[in-house]
Amino acid sequence: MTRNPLAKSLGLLRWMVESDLESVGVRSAAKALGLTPSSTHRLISALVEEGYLQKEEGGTGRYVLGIEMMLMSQRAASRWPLRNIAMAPMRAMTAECNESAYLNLFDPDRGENIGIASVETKQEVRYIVELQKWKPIHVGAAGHAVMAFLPEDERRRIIERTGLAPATSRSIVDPDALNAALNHVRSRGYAITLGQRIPGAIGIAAPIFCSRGRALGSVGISMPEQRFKPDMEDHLSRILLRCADEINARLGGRRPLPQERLVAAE
Amino acid sequence: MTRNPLAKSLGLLRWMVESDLESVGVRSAAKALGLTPSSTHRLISALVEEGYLQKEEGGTGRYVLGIEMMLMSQRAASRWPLRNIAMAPMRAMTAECNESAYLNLFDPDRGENIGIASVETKQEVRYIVELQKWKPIHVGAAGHAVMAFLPEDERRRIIERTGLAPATSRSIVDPDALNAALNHVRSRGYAITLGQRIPGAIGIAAPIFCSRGRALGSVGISMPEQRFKPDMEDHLSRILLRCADEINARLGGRRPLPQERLVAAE
DNA sequence: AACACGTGTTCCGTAAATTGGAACAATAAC
DNA sequence: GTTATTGTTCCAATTTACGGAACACGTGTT
Repeated sequence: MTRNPLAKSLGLLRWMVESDLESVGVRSAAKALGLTPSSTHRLISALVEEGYLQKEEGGTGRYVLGIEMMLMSQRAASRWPLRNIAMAPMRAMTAECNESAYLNLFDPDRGENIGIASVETKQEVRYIVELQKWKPIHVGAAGHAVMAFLPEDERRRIIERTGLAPATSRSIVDPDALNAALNHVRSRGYAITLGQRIPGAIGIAAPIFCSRGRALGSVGISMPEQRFKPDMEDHLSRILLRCADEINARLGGRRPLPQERLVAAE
Repeated sequence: MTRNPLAKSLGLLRWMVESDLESVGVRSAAKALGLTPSSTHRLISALVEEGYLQKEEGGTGRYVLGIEMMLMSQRAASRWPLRNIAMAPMRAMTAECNESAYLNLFDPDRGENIGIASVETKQEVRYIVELQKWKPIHVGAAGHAVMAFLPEDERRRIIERTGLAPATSRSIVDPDALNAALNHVRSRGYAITLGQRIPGAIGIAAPIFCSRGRALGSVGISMPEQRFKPDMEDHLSRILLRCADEINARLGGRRPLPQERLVAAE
């Protein structure tokens, strides 16, 4: 195994953060990361030395996240502009339509979306947004809203990579049909899908852009199918686009012009 | 220069998080961290490869925090037990006495406190708590509350290391006087100081403990000297100790018995 | 236009840290 | 008592990072 120690140590930190364990042992961490116990022990010791990990209280040999990790994380999380900016408009949107709102971020390298924030409605039957989980963008409104504004080659690459594997019986599996749907999304400014990714769930989503007009992610509304009536689309899309516009304005983002050539990631 | 890529990369990340710069350049980061541009460039490239940094949008060669860093930070910050537990009792305390509350954490290695949370009163004249900044513990209530419950040798080491350098004219500079004051704090369960660290500020603080009875930090109240009357101490200390007790109870912490031998860090 | 300056980036021989297998000590399980 | 399993240490072979110098590119100045 010839990976650089940097990737290993950051992988270790990330694994400790993401696993739901209160504390971790050297050998279990080694097994989870595919490392040898001796290497893992040295990595952990180095991280303890820096204060990012510390020995668990009580004389067990196990380790927990340290004070430096907590301080850095708190600061980094609070300085995340997108999330801070998006929360207020999302709360306003949920207050207005009484349905759950969510914010997804697109990672060009993975070609996938990840949920980073949500505001849930208080209705008893509601769509629960799964955060911190990577999701394909070729199915569902949150993905289509982003995919419709990607350059041609990126769109094609995602179609090839996923093979348009369906998530439900309603997922679009034909490339031409998907491209037609995406072009419609692009001209309209938002995507709406019915049970394409999760059976029984309606999704409406609009993209968030950076200053160069690239889609960074999307905000959306999701609700159970029973509560949705076709004549609601007009109202929902209006408040959704207002929410997206506000986020874009405060983020310095810009919706690309219809004929504008879409720009690649970087 | 000791060769330690792990420390360097984490130092780079921390520096990027803590500096208030939107984006950083290779050479400026190198200068700030005392590294050569080539090393810094290699470090940054490796972090970009892992997704913890990314190139800034717009073709400038500069770098910003990446999506992996944001996701990990958000998750790590949200599962910090102490901060989450402490916020509610602190808000209740501020609501009751109408003065600012703060939470400090003690780092045994540094021998210093750092503010990690605060609830500010809405009064026009108020004590503003400086967060994310290391502060000595030999002056001020927040420090005394912790120092009073440290083992004898740790207490002595801090006295030696700081030399009891005064922060104001009211700081205690005599070791015997400090030890007497700390023993009083320990028997009473809370510390109260008048302008020892910041002129014109009154501080009252009580320690937070881990399950082994070690002081992890302290909660406190701070207010301008003009507003404080000696007969308020009784009321303030009661609500402060109730707040600390609640945090300790929910954290699983335990106040050591008076004759109990205090336990070392780690 | 020509120049000087700063930037990010690449190259490469040298020097030093990482690696992983094995063995050790201490604890927990049976 | 015995058996796993844990954290930890050791060491030579390997792999990596190091940093000075040079490159390519853009910007502002002369």
